[in-house]
Amino acid sequence: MIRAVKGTRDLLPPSTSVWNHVEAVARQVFSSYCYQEIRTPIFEETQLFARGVGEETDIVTKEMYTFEDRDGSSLTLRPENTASVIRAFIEHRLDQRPGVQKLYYMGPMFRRERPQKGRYRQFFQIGAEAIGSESPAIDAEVIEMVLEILGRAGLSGYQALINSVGCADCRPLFIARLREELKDKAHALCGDCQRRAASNPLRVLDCKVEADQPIIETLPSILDYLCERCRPHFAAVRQYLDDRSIPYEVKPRLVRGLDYYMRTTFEVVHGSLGAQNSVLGGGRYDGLAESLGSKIPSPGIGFSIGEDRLVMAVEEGFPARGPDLYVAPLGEPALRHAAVLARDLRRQGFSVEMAVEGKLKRSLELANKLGARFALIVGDNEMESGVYALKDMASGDQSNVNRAGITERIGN
RNA sequence: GUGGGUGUAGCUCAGCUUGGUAGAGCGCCGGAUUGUGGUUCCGGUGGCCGAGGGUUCGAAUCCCUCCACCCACCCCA
Repeated sequence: MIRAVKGTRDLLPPSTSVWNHVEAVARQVFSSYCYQEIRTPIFEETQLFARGVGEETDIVTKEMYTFEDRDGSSLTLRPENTASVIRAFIEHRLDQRPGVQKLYYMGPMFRRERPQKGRYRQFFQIGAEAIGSESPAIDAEVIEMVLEILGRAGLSGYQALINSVGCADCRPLFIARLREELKDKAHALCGDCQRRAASNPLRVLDCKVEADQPIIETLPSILDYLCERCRPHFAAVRQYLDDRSIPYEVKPRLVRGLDYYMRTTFEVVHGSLGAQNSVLGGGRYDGLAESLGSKIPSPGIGFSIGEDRLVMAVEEGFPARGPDLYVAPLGEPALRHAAVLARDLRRQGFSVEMAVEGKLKRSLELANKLGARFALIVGDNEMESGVYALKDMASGDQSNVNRAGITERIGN
């Protein structure tokens, strides 16, 4: 048997209705914030991600699906979409368009990791980028917007975490300080942290090992090292969030794994997701455009929702919806009559299923299993009189209604 | 890349310790009901027991190898 390849999966009904719901909500919210959709290619030149995401990141060093094209060029399935969006922004001179460029996207990304709960090799992200301003007001608006999506998608019980990771001026100073502290303290930490202390000291701050926490508490906070530009920026973001009464927690130890993040970073976590508890991550990336070859500075901020994870968290308790009406014709003449009737009702916007074979008993059985709200019986009597038997499947009540009566009853 | 867990019917699982050639519930199909679903009752469909090898008169069960899936680490959405 041929199966879906490791880390990929088929999304089947009824789950796909949840996916559609999440995507529809996102599009509505994006639209209300005047974000417009951008669709970039699924694969790009490998260099784009190597330079955009960061040569030393895990994504680039061990997780990319990279292959050689027939002409020898190196291509890569996108592991994330921000680099592509910035590439398109530069390529098409979107900086020449008026105002902040507000773009959103949704679609599959690819990373070759070991799959586990909430992690797949092909996974889906819904994201947005606001490019062209470094105003903290944009940061707050972006965070507000993404929380709006989560709420309207039906997610509750989540926690928003924010932080500032500084900029090219202040972060190096902090990292230097951190390295110094770790020289004395690293030996008491877990094995992973000892390794991180050398390779990526910021990661030590994010360690989840319980025994390490007392020591990690004593390490310096990046917030104490923010420079004269970053500190007021972060304060303003917080002020704007407070103005909106948006609940969040400042987590100075929140670090992100992609090189391009600077200043504001944020994340939303949810309890029902297993070890991969992050539903979305995002942040500011003011230097990214330049590092991808833009001659003009194009500061930006964006986020990406892990759609697989959001769907997982929202799916339970999502109501299954059956057809509005199940039409059960009795015999061939009735079927022809019922088919026209079904078409007209569908044109009116109702979801209508019609039995194309089988006895009445069987049809009602199916109407019940499919969760139809009403069943309509169309037989010789009904065709002759124009009065149909309409059955409320929940109560079992059956009434005789004419053609207009059908619309009226199922329309409520 | 590393560690742990699990593989038996479409699904959830029992059986494995103490080898004797497969079970339950749910689902699906049909009947009780010639134009009336849900509850109930009756019947039926359905599995080379993950794959290969070994031990044995005999293996779902014991041993070995492999594979797949899941969870976790790393890291991230």
